[in-house]
Amino acid sequence: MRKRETVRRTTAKEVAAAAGVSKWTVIRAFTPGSSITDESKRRVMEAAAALNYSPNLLARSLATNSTRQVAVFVDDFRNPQKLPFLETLTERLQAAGLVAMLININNHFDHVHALLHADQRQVDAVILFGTAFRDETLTDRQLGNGMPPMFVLARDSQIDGVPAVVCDAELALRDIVDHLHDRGYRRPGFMSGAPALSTALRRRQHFTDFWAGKGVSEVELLSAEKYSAEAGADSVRQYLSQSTPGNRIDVLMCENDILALGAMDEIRGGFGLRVPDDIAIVGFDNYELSGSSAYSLTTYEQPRHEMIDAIIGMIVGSIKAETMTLPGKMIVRKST
Amino acid sequence: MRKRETVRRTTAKEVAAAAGVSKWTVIRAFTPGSSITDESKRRVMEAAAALNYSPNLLARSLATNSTRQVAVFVDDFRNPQKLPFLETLTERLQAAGLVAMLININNHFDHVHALLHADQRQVDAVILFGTAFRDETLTDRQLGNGMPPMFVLARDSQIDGVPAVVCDAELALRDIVDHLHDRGYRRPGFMSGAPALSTALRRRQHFTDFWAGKGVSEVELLSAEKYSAEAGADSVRQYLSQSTPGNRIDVLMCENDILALGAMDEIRGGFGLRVPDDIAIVGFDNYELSGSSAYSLTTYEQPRHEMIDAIIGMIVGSIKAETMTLPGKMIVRKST
DNA sequence: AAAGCGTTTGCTACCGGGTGCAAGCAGGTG
DNA sequence: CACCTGCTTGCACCCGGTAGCAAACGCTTT
Repeated sequence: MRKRETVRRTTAKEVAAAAGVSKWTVIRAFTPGSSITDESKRRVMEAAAALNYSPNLLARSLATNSTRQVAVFVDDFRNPQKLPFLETLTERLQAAGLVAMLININNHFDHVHALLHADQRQVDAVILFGTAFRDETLTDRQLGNGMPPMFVLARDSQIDGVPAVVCDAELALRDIVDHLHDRGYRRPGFMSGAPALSTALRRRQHFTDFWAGKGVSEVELLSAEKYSAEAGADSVRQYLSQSTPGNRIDVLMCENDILALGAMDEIRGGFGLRVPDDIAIVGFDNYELSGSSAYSLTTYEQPRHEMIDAIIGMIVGSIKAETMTLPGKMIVRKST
Repeated sequence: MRKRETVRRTTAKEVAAAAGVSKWTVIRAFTPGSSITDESKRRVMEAAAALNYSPNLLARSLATNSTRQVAVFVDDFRNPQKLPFLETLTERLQAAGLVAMLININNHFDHVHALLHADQRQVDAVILFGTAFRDETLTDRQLGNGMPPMFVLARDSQIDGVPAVVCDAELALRDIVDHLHDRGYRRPGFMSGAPALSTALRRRQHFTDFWAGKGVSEVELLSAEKYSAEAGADSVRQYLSQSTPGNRIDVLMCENDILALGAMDEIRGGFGLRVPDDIAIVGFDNYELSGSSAYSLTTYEQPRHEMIDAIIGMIVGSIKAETMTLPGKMIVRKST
């Protein structure tokens, strides 16, 4: 790794010498609200501009014990939904004077590693962005001293003292089931991607509960290996090939849009069935392509901006840090 | 912003006190290859484990003048292709002991801002990941003292001393045009998204050049407002509605898959035409859904892993830092 | 037992800023 | 003109590590 020796930045001391003041006066010129005369400030700023000086945030972080860096853990880059979330998240963080450290959680770099690393880098907070972890793992870590405050985004948190910001799943599934019931569907199926995740379980549970509330007690459960279009296609293929036309579900809700798009492809391309006439489809997340005329998928949109504003509010302390559940909105299209 | 005062991390000095040695011995225990007896090391490690100590990377960075942080600039989160690139990039960076600082370049936070910020944070390098910038802007900055080394990923660089890693556009377009010509297409069109970008211009130029080489001098040029499915659809709608069936292009190459998918939707859904029978379509980037049976888009895949390994090699210095052009591969599907 | 040598350990100085206190300085007051 | 008050400025010390030198140590050699 190349060090940056060759291109040393100018320091406050150098600016001080140039401006004929002490380095503390230079620092005061760059610290809003500190006591300094306009004259001194002007001279410092002039010298600073001439020398191209700007404060070293590393040194500042060390001294103030605050880096204004936030680690963002992500583990499922297959879900295109991550991208708009990352966009909004980085934008809002930057607007709040923070910056995101993007950490990829994978087999070589698990949550414990990542958390330790983030801690060593003194981040001000950690956002677990929809990552799949076993709560126990992190609870142990939590007990160690000095871990940075953690927040869970777009997933439930069962960890004590770790708040989450999620889309209201109960409301969402109620809206969805109401809609499907209104449209006359009566033989529902639900495809989940990662049955071990509490968020997944919750969505499925609400789905079956609301159908039960409408007198439909049987919900066909499909499961995909992971969250990808192929996995969704595989799962639906398996179901369709071992069921008879007369006895099939008339609507399939998938845990997210990627599964739904894959499933829809397979239903149409692989089996020659029509959507929504033979089987209707519902997804979750309103991914960009879901609105295209090729799919026109009915789905549910998470309140992205509100969720992200909430989590940043918690981080900067303007919002009391406890789990928040925000309402999203239903997007009805031609697939139902 | 909450400071981390309440949860102070243990320091080397504290561990030293617990282990009955000086703080430098503690540091040596954590510095591979430094001279220390097994016995001292064992005692230090024991004390460190008991106190849950790990070195403060912030302090280390300040002292060594190397943060092992790499700023990654991204400006177009609409392109789903960014996601797999970000995945591979973060994974490889982490494997090399580096970490990514993700910076969103937008109207409120432009390249100059971002570069200044990255510099203040003392990053070891900056990766401009496919961002659209005017070369002049950065050249000016470049002249300021002490800027971190910059590298351009997936886009050309005209800036002096700033190497780029790109997919070989000439090779790609040659392969694509060869393929289309083989298939018998003779009336090609090209849809670009951002005509101001040199990368875009280059692809279009190669496309028309290779057709010219095959005796086809007329290439219809479409342009979309931006890189999105809707923009692709809009662009093709405009073209189709003002052209007569007999006189139309028989194949449309789009600058990337997102445009291609939007265009395909509009061609089929909006105009009732068949792909590839009426108009064939080619994209660029092999985005996940492009392979789905609904689209089955012929496209070209950039050598993502190789590109990222190359840029990281340049950053850590194992590869000589000069612009590299790597070959990708053609993915032929049913849309041609 | 003293000298010689390599390893281990401690120390000073330093990275580039921030904090809180005390000295310096101005202006207003009696 | 001395005195008080309040703002500005300088200073010692600190944040938690790293670098390089010098002292201390253990061991062999003569």
